Amino acid sequence: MKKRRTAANARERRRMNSLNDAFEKLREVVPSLGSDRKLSKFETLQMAQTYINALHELVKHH
DNA sequence: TAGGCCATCTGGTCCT
DNA sequence: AGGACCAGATGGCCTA
Repeated sequence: MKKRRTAANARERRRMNSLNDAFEKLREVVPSLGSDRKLSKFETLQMAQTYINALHELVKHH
């Protein structure tokens, strides 16, 4: 049934939208040093990881 | 015009 | 059964 597929597509679209919202929030808290353009999804994850590591180091030696 | 990034559709598979 | 999650395919848009 095509109706079911269409509904499933809509759900998937909403699911992806919420995932992108999460990426957006992550971009807000992770410092994008310099770079004027917004980080790609991949870059965002990478930055988050290095940022967390940096903060961890900071706390560790204190 | 090629490469990167992305949104969407789709058909499996897993979970409730 | 039906929804959530996932990964592959495809096409659009933008920039070097």
